Amino acid sequence: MAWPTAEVARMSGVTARTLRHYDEVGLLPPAWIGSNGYRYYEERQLLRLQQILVLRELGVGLTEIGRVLAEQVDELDALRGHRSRLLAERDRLQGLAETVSRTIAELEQSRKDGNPMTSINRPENLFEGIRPEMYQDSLRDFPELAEATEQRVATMSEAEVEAGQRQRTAQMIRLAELMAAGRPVDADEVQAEIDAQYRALAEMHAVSAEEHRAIGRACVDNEQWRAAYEAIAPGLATYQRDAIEVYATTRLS
Amino acid sequence: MAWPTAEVARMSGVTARTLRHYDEVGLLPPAWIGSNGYRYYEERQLLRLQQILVLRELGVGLTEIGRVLAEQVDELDALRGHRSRLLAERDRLQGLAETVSRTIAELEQSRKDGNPMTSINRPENLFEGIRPEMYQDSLRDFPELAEATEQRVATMSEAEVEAGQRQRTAQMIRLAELMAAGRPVDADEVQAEIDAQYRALAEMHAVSAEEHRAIGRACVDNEQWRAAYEAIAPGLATYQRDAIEVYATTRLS
DNA sequence: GTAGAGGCTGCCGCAGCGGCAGCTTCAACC
DNA sequence: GGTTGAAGCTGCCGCTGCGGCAGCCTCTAC
Repeated sequence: MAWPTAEVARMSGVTARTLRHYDEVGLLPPAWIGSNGYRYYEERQLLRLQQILVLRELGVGLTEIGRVLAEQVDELDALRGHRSRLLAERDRLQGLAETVSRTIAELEQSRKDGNPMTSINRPENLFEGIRPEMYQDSLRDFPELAEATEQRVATMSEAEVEAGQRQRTAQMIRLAELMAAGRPVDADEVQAEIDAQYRALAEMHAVSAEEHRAIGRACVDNEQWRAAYEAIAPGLATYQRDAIEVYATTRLS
Repeated sequence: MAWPTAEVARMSGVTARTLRHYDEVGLLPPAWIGSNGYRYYEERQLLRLQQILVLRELGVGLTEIGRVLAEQVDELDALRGHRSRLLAERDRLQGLAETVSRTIAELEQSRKDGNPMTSINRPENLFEGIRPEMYQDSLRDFPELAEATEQRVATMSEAEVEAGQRQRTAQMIRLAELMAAGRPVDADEVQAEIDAQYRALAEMHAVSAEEHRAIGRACVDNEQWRAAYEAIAPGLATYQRDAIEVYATTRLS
């Protein structure tokens, strides 16, 4: 069974032009070409096209798609991978929708209050779910910890990774609220937050008191981390460092 | 509170270059520009940026985004709209993932059987969830019905529309299976399928026996419809038409 | 005062097609 | 066997949405 270009176009929803393009760049050569130059596709090509379109949905570039499909030995494995990435993307959109929901709630609140913007300075969370990386990058300052988290991340689905990032951001915001409320770094609530952070860390890799202090200092010294903290609230980076200092001294000695 | 470019870039995850670009094209002018030419953004701009990014996620072009944001009077309404579109997109991805799941299942089946492709010739459903329109377009041959469905569609969420399309495709496939199994068009199972189709139609707009026959003939005569049926299985278009003929004669007279 | 981060304005380039033009080919009907 | 309409083909040009320079300015901060 073989189909000409227009037929494939109708079945798949792409244009004939696109199919020609995919042939041009070598991404999807037809099964065979007639003596008249016509392109004919068979089932294998349709399957490949489906995979291409799925990857394209995910924003993968055509050349990248080519490499992925070339490397992949087992079609079933590849499809399973695509499916899980689709679901992860779905979850990401879900998270985005939640962020928008929060913005809506805030806007409704401030409309009721009458004052234009009630939020303590946290524009950062307007964008939750849009930024990725950030953490992995900066973690290089702590090699063993970086390795441990990397291994951990490898076992998690993308959705779980995203969820973890949201949790960390939420923690930072709670800390910012405590700081804004004027709580000293040795206040119980603050130390409880730090404790939660520490437990999350220790779960992946043992962390000594001294290491924990080093991480605290990195909140201020590391470019990216400090920037992330300061963007949420000015002074948050040092606040976090000092809170960790107290925690390490009083509870990890 | 005002932020310079880099700060906004870090908060939102876009690059400074992008922000400059959005200014250039008039999509997101900064709140004000310093005497030194520096761009400064305030909360309103951040909110707008969030909306821009959400729409961009949905594949809307920048100029289109500009128009949408310009027309929108109430920010809250707009945000609610974005959220629902995000959720619809999420559902679409879900549907896509399901399509991939089906392909996986089929492939696993054929791998067990040992024969390379066991599916009755139905490449069409490889792409479910990727194609839109098709039906609306061809329905123009039946003006009142077209209008009725149009009104109906307007009251449904995008997810519901998608679901409807999937259902119709599923119906077509069931019919193809009955045909492949050699059932005559007046067999009970076949007539039951047609009955389900008829009820779905009649729910939107009264359909007389003669009109129903006309729709049946359109399955063969209308370019797009016939193509859609034939792509699933050769002969399906006439099979459907004949089944409708029988149905109209025996049950609608 | 000088170092380093961050700004700015051009300008070039690239991916992923859309949309032609100009010509051939196919299938079907008369 | 001639015509007609849909579908093919091969260029080639253009657009969008930035990335990535270069070249130069400016703002803290020590």
